[in-house]
Amino acid sequence: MAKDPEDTNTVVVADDHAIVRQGTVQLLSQIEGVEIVAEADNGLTAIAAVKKHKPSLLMLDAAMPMARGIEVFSEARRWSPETRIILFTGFTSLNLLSDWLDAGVEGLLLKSCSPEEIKLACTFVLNGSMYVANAVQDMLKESSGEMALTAREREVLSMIARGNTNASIADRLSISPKTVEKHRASLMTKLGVHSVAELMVYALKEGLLDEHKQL
Amino acid sequence: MAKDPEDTNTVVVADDHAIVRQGTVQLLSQIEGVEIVAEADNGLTAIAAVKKHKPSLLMLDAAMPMARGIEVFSEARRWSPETRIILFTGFTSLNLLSDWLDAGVEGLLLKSCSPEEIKLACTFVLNGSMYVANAVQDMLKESSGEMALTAREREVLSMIARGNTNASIADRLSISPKTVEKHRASLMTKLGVHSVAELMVYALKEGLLDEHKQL
DNA sequence: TCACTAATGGGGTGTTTCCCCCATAGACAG
DNA sequence: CTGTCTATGGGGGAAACACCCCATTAGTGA
Repeated sequence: MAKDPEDTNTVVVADDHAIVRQGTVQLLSQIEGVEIVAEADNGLTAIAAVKKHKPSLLMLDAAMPMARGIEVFSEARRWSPETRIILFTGFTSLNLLSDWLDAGVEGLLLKSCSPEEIKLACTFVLNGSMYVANAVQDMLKESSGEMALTAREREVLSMIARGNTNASIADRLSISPKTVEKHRASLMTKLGVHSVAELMVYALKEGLLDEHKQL
Repeated sequence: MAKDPEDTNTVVVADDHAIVRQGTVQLLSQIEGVEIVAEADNGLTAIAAVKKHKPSLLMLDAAMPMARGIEVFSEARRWSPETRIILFTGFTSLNLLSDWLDAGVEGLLLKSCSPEEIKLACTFVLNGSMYVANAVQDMLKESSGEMALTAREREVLSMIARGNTNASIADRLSISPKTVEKHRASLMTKLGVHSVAELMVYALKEGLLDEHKQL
């Protein structure tokens, strides 16, 4: 829990874009009782800052050098479980956003949110509530229960993206090439495409590939 | 030309992220003689603002809704040729950046640039110089003269990404399937990949596809 | 002019994918 | 306990692709 219920709320702002940090810091400072105790411009310093300050709130950008957002997230949780975390991302892929919700962030904001909504979200989260940006809620409602790839399908997808053939994927997963073929077919059906090229375009846009996702 | 050489420099800030706009406005206001005359949160209002104010400087984000950066750029040039334009982007693909330089922007800044560099760049550009972020200059130096796809290759690449087969590409371009095959081979050789999947991953990351590029 | 490259076109061969058909075992929900 | 879903496996055939060889034309720059 945050140190003093109504007194000071300490905040760490992590974003690799100085201009965004500046805007965020300025904005959050307007909330009463908020004190920015540290800023971080990459994943590692973000983790270090959380470890050191154990802030009430971590304002976290998903895409940072040195350590990806998800790594910062789990390290922050580990070293400071009391710290509430708002993900503040410019990436609007539904898959990524639901992944973050599943991961258990207390807040989910888009870079395109209005300053008012950002302040509101911080207030909410600092008071123990959860806040998901309206835009995100709308997106989730719209396409709820569309596809949802299985774990195996994602695995195959990422190996396809690395240039593996069905045969070599089958080899590495120790399954039959026929099964790989089946997974590939399911992927294309689910995503509504008919070629590897389209498959990749869709997968990359939607952040379905671990290595490229802004998580 | 800007209205008064040493007097006031009018600036329009275009970025769909309110937090970035806020940070930018605050930063630029610190430069003496700078007056922010308008902000825009999408491409169309950006164009309208330039048309109306004919500012000394347009601070332009590449990725905006309604009209892409390149469209805003050309419209701005058309309606206010005197306006100097700084591209301020979070996208760091070399291909995109050189495209912008070719297009003729007066300044090229990354979102990750320090506030100091951003101020410096604005001052330079407002004084009639050109400014390219150090980070970008380094990137350009590093990989100067690497690949460079031909126009035809790009064309074929984008059709592959849309799911076209060699045959249908040949049809649309009115060339032989064999020639398409040759272009495809050249693409893969140049990009150092061996499958359509890798080709797409590379192409999308590098912004080689018109439809997906953040230009 | 000579060399280089882009763009065009082709032959041939083997690999890979795409799309049908089919089945079984386990898990989980109603 | 009876579906449904996931993951597994397979046959077969048509289409597409990858990779090797080759050549001609036009344009560019040394």
